[in-house]
Amino acid sequence: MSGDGTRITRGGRPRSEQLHQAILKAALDLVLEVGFRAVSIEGIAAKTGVGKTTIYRRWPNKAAVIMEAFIAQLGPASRFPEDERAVERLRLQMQTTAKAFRGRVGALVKALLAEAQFDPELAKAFRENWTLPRRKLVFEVLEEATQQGGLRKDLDIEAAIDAFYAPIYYRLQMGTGPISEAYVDKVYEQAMEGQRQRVKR
Amino acid sequence: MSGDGTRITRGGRPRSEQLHQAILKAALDLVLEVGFRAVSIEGIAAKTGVGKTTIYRRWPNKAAVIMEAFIAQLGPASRFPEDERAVERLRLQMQTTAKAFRGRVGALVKALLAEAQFDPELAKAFRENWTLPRRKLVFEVLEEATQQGGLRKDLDIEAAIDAFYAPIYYRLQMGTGPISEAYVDKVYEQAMEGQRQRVKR
DNA sequence: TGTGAGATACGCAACGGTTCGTATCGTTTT
DNA sequence: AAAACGATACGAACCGTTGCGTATCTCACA
Repeated sequence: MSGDGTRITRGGRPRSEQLHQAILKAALDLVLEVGFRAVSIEGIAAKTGVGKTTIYRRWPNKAAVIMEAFIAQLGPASRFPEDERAVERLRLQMQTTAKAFRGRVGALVKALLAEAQFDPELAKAFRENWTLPRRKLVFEVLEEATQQGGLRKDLDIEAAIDAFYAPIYYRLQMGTGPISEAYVDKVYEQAMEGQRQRVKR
Repeated sequence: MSGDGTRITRGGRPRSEQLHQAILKAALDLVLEVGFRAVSIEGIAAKTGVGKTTIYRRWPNKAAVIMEAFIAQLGPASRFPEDERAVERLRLQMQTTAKAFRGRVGALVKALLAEAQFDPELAKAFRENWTLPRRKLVFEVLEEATQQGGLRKDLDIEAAIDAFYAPIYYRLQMGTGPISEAYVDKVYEQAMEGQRQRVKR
């Protein structure tokens, strides 16, 4: 998504890493100030105090700038909290995500995910840098939970991941209710019922 | 959302209802042809063969036009299929929604829901005309299912609705997998487990 | 170990193009 | 008489690009 972070320098003045960071920070601040839509390359340039040429040299459009800023802010996908029970780690991670969604990250995910519906490049970047890494972690924790027992043998992990996380994204976008701790626990609980080994019926 | 469908005519030439419909049709066709983003008021005007003033006189922006066109096309929220078992009606309705999501309606919902993230007016219109009416129907069917027995006594209906439908919306937007019949049945099944009366544990 | 040439980034300004939403015509319909 | 209609012009905003002169760095070569 970045313009060309790995480009080869064959002499000449190198691009300023400091500027790079300053642009990303300004972009992110702007989004949170005025909303994604109202942000323009010109605005980012003005806020950073650079010429917009400098920005266009590195990114193709504003979505790319903001996407990179978003990812850079995240750092590596946050590790799951410690707990020897895999399912409890999952629950805690759901709460962590929910808490993030109540703040800045929520606003950013909301905007980027929406924008991604209109921009295949952005959608790809979002999926690869946000969605898939996080799904992978959940996948692993669910695999471990399976080994620890209690979950059904024929577990459909992909569908299970959706059951745990889709409601959180749903509320983020629909605004049908708050993403409260109580709600997340409720989601966890009912999704977990769907994955348990059946006693009998 | 409409410009002023209920405005009072105090003499003068009345607005043409025929034009109104023609504009809505052209708007919807355009969205499906070129995508929401690429649609402009000018484009709708050109396709309809009217001046764009005529459109601006009735709607504030393109999102409003398309939203009204979308709603008009839907007609009243489709009734649930017949079946004496409430939970089976729910499952069938989920499949109906999924089928719609695989086609034109899916493309429209996806675009409108995304656009709504940037436009509070549009979000309100979407919630009131799409989301809430449909949630209400699910609410009622779940209430009936509760009376028919088998579901837990302390059922959280709002959370339950999310469990059944959020994964479908999730896949619509994330593209992590198809909204196939098998998937929907899987979602139904695991969500239903979360709502069942517990036998014991 | 210098040093100078070449390459590239930088800020700035200006450009043509597009789209938006508004305003202003004269005309048509009720 | 009043309001809708089509047509057209308009200013504003933003886009993405270009040209300019300057700044900064690398590399080749002495």
